[in-house]
This record gives sequence, C-alpha cells and structure tokens, in this order.
Amino acid sequence: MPEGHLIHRYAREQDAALAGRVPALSSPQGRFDPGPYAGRALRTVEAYGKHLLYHFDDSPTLHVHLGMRGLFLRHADPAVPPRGGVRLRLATDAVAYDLIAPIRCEPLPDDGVRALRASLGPDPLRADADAAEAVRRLAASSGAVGAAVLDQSVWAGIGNAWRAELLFLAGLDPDARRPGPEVARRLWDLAVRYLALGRDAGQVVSDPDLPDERWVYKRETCRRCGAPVRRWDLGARTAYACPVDQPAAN
DNA sequence: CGACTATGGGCAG
DNA sequence: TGCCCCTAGTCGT
Repeated sequence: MPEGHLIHRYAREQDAALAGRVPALSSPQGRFDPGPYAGRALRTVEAYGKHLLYHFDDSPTLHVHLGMRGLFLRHADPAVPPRGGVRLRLATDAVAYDLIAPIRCEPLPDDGVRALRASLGPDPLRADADAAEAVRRLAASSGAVGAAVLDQSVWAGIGNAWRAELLFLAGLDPDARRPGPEVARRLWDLAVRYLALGRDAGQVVSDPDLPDERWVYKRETCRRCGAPVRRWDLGARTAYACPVDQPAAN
C-alpha cells in the first residue's frame, strides 16, 4: 500500500528498468491517451513524496499518484495481456508495468510540475531533502503533530501507518502540539532512517528485528508494554498510540 | 463468496 | 461531508 517508501521503491525499480529506453505506453482501459509519449525516450523516474514523475524527452512529464488503491503489477514477460482496467502499461521488450486504479495519471506541463514541487514539504527519502527546513515546518505547525506529519506540505511521503509507528518510536503523543526543534529533529531523523528501511524491504518497518510486526498500528495492545492501544480520528485518519509509551504532554 | 476495512487525496455539492 | 478510484487482505457466513 502506497505510502512514500513504496513510491520510492517503485521509482527506483522502474527507473532501473525503463530509463534510457523508449517504453511503449498503452492504456488498455482507454482512460489515458498515450499519444504524446509515442517514440519518446524516458529520461528518469522520480519519486517525490507520494507522487511519481516520469520525465520524457520532448514530452510533458507524466504524473502518477496511486491514491489508496492504486498499484503496479510487474510482468517479467511483456507479452502477457493486461487485465481489464489497466490504466497504463509501460513496456519494453524485457518487462511490463501495469498501473491499476491510480487517482492520477496525467501529463503535467512544466509549470504544473513546479507547482507540485512547491506544494510539497521535504521528503525524508530524497537525497536533496533539507532537514533544517523539515524541522522548521514541523515546529511551525499549529495543530496536533499527528495531523502535521500527514500534511504533505509539511513533510512529503508520510502516511497513516508511518505516522503511527514513527510517533511511537519518538515516544510522542499524536495529539501533542508545537513540537520544539529537538523533538522535530528527532522525529525527522527517525523518518529518514525507517522509511529507507521500508523502501528497501517493500513494507513498513518499525522494528528491524521483526520487520513484519508493528508497535501500535492497527494493534489492540502495545507491543512494547501491553497497554491497550488508543485509537481516534486525527487528521482525517485513524490514529493509534500507546497511552503509556506516548504519554500526553498535557 | 460477500462484507468490511484501509496505508490518499481531490473534487463536487 | 461524501464520494470516487476497474483494489486487496481479512474475516465471517
């Protein structure tokens, strides 16, 4: 499920497989017009937060956002016919990627790309992420820290599962407000470290020793102390937190 | 096999 | 606020 770590994983894999080539684009579903990309070389596949940007020579950037349900299927045999409903197939003679149920799949002119970048906060998985700016933005947020980290204009790429697990690792109550620079920096460093683990593993990893386990996300009890996990609505998503390990600041 | 849920997010209304 | 996106894993019947 597509939070930032999986978007970066897709970008890395597809960049390795497709960049520098002339992939064939098609839309079996018919809801995407591949015409502008016919015969165009793909320069790079870039991830920014939860967004994917496919940069082509002499064509608008292709913007993909998976939303909650979108996914890619990879076919080692590009001759395999796509299932119904494939919005976009990117294929070479060696591999095909089928995009299903994205919330966005569209050409994006340069000014749209600039606007998109400007709308996003630092992405902990990008090499060009500015940690000081990330700290500033989080510390400047006025609401609950648990809402701020889901705000893509504060930090880009964090979703609900990462929110739950990162705030647990930081010992931070999601309802806490106005985190200071030290707290914000600690949380950022956790995000940088753990999202990279998640990208490499292909799943949320919040305990490297037990990568399939979670501390509080979707759990009934805290995996560390056994206390009942508190769950409530925060930032239009269900928040999960341990009342013991993430005590309320007041 | 149907119901339910969910790791996003934009837009209509 | 509700709805959509040709989803998928899980659970109950």
